[in-house]
Amino acid sequence: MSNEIDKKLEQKNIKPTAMRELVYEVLDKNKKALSLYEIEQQFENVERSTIFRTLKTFQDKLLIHSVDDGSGAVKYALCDDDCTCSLDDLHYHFLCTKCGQTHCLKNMPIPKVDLPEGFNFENANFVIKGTCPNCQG
Amino acid sequence: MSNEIDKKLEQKNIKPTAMRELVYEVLDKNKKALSLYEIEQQFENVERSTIFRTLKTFQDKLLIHSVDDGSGAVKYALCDDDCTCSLDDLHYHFLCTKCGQTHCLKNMPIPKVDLPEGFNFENANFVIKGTCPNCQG
DNA sequence: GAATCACATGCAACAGTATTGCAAAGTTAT
DNA sequence: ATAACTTTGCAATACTGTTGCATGTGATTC
Ligand SMILES: [Mn+2]
Ligand SMILES: [Mn+2]
Ligand SMILES: [Zn+2]
Ligand SMILES: [Zn+2]
Repeated sequence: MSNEIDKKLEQKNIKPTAMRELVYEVLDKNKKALSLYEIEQQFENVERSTIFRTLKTFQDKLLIHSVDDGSGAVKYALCDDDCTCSLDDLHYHFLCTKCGQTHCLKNMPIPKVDLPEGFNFENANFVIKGTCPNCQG
Repeated sequence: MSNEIDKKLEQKNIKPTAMRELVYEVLDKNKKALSLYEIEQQFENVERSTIFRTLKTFQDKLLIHSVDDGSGAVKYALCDDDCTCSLDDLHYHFLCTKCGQTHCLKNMPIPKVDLPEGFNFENANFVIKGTCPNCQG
């Protein structure tokens, strides 16, 4: 049926199941990062823990990445096809303080940062807050 | 008694109380950002909610700022004397993945970022993760 | 095809952090 | 001293994330 989606899942070594197809679909059609709760809301009767574990699988297999935008809930977004979740794939994220939506700014890679002596860079989470295009007065 | 501390509090229009002096002292002597729980641990019998409200007051009065470093708990650190918690005072933060300590990199102001059309910069939270000077193998 | 196995799901319970209502205690003003 | 206001302590709750365990489902082996 949803052969497109199954292909995406299998590309990342994820066995396609009904649940996984559904969660993938939600992440794909919303073009922003979504929290566990927000994903749950888009279904009628789907178990939170199942979605949770689905997201965990997706993240382990590098199909999605997560952002902690400071809103209280971690949000998840699809990676690009060629993403390996390495340092080169890190990008800015934007949290709109009006509508609460979180956007991946995938074309804005985060820059190298010169740290003080003794600090070693491994990873980064750069979140910018403000108003998004939909919320301009 | 702790006239030094009282002065700091009064400078920011915070009425000095015993609790507030104690919480200030903990934040001052630890040179890093601390979570509510970490602060609580440094006392014998102090109410979490009281510390919580103390931190809220401190933050409202611009005596401290908070960092969401993705560790699960928000952390708090003293501002510099001349800090007004405006854009110019924003700085990078560093979370050590080994010891879990969070450092203010106060001499590293976060740069202006060119956002795509329609996005409006209001605030930012830039967290770098890695190993800190104390944890180098 | 039946037995076996690995994995996925559903349900319920729990953990960690943050937050609030309310009454008691303390402080300041009249 | 009384009243008004603020701070604190205690208990309860909300919210997000996480896990144990039983059940279901589909693939594999015999
Ligand atoms: Mn992203
Ligand atoms: Mn800081
Ligand atoms: Zn918005
Ligand atoms: Zn460290």
